[in-house]
Amino acid sequence: MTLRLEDLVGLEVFVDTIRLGSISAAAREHHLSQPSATERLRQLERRMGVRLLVRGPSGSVPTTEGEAVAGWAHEVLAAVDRLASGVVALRASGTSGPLRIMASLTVAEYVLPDWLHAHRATGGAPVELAVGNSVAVARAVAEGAVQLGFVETPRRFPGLSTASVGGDRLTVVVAPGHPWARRRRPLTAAELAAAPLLVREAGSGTRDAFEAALAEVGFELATPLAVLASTTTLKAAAMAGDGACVLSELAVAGEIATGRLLAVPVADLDLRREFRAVWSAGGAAADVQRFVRLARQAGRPA
Amino acid sequence: MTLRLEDLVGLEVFVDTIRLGSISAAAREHHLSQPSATERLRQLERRMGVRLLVRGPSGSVPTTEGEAVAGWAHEVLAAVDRLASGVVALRASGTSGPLRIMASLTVAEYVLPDWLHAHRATGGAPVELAVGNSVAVARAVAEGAVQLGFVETPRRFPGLSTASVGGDRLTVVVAPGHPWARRRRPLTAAELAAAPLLVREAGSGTRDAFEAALAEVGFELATPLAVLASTTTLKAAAMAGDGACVLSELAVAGEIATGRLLAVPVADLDLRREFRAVWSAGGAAADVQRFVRLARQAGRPA
DNA sequence: CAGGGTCATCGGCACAGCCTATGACCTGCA
DNA sequence: TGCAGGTCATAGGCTGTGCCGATGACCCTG
Repeated sequence: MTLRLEDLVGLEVFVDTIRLGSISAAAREHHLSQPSATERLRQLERRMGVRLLVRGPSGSVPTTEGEAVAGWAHEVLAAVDRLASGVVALRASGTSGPLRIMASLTVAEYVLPDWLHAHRATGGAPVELAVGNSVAVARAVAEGAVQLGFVETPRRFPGLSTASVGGDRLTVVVAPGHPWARRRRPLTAAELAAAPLLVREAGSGTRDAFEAALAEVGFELATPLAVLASTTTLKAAAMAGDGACVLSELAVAGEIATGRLLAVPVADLDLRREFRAVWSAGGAAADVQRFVRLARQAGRPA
Repeated sequence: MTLRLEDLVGLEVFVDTIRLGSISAAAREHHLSQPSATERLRQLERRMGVRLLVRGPSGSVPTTEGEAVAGWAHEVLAAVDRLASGVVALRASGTSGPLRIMASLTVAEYVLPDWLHAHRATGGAPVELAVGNSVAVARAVAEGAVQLGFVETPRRFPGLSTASVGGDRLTVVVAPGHPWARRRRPLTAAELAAAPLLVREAGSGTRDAFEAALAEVGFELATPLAVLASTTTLKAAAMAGDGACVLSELAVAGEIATGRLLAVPVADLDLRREFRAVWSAGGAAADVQRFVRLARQAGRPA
């Protein structure tokens, strides 16, 4: 029996209980009655089979197990926050979206939620977000359907102003057990092109960028080991040891940090990729400028 | 109105619907009736205010917005998985825990869930986990209360065998707006020691390690800017621009990758820290050896 | 010893969410 | 053309979860 997301109602109450020091206070924070909060916590403990809090007449403090759970819970809630930021922006808020943005999928998935969060936190106007590939983004900006776009193509677009807002680097990753994990020398482009890899479907931004980098030095992608539909599926396959795959470093930073995946250096291939903001050359409204500035600031110097 | 965790019931059904191509299939996977699954998805769309799926007579496929949401959802579910792995191990499964492990908090929080996941995935026996600081871990191992421990101290323990299982590096991180973000030269230990920092409470493994590293070169920590109870609180404060803090790179890898936090190099201070497995010198049972091997393998070469 | 804080317990109620049954629609095959 | 097997949507009815309010026990402080 494994723990599902629906068993985790009450996780927010739990971390807030720790933060505030009492169940009652957390209940108030969540617009719940105190008995309800107590009940949620009881449920949580029952489903986990772990005592999380020691309840005293002057508040509640976590057990040591509770502290560990709280740590993991914070990660969950942070992920939920990013999802929520994205969704709020994605929501078709009627037709009155004061700032309409469109972004390519990699940007939307990995960096935009943080920008949106920062934007809202600093009192920015509501944002309406759409998603599409780089070509669609450029067209939407050109047509005025959106005021600001984010693309992951080096290509220039006539009639549009652009600014670099950071970027990423594609990395070759393998599971710790993979032969490449023990290599001493970096891979060459030739080896990489010849190897069967786990890749996204053709047309995906990440795959396009990878093929372009290979083409730059005169190579072509070999027959893939498998073609998978999503970044996450790819990661899972790689971690299961099924093979090597090429993904944005943003997608695998956590896995690399903890050693679930290993990055294999590549010698003679430039896998950096730039993210660019694009807007109508006619001039940018104040809030567009503001958002671009925010994104540029957050984009690491790389 | 922001999205809460309790609104996300149905997120698993959603990603499985995409994976399997139909709502019915996802419903079967989750032991739900098809109408219930449909209802959960409707709820999800209603609460998000976004159309996620296009339903057809031969299955359902995500909209472009749905793909973005699915990406964020995968991150959430991955975090839930790590929490679940940890909790399963934490669960007091009676007294019959075949393999009893105790770990310090940093290890338990950031790397152990992955090891547990790998352990279970490769058919390992059930694990019972306890948490405590390094001293408590060593004592528990020495007393035979647990068979295997993980500590984050360089100290040696008489009568116990140890093995390195990777490690981490403490890093100084600041928000992008912080003065240190614009520095060209690395910080010196003197500067770092003199600056008011955001730190954990005394006794925390991370703070101890930091103070030890400073002491190594003859410095002492200045009066802290604030003392906060948890890693996450610390990160939040740093991201809000309240100041600089010192944390495990494992805790901030994601934030650094996306630019929410910047790592400030430090010149003359060795902030590496080793994680060690410890077990009774009398000899390790087969499953203890197995787990240590797994952890060593997953630990990155650093 | 009162007052303000904690948490636990009980009883009652409402509604959320589940299931079964059915129907509409499309596709593929005979 | 018609049947079979798949999709999803809708309706109706029931169960049980999860909420609240009230109350009580307990502890600390003044």
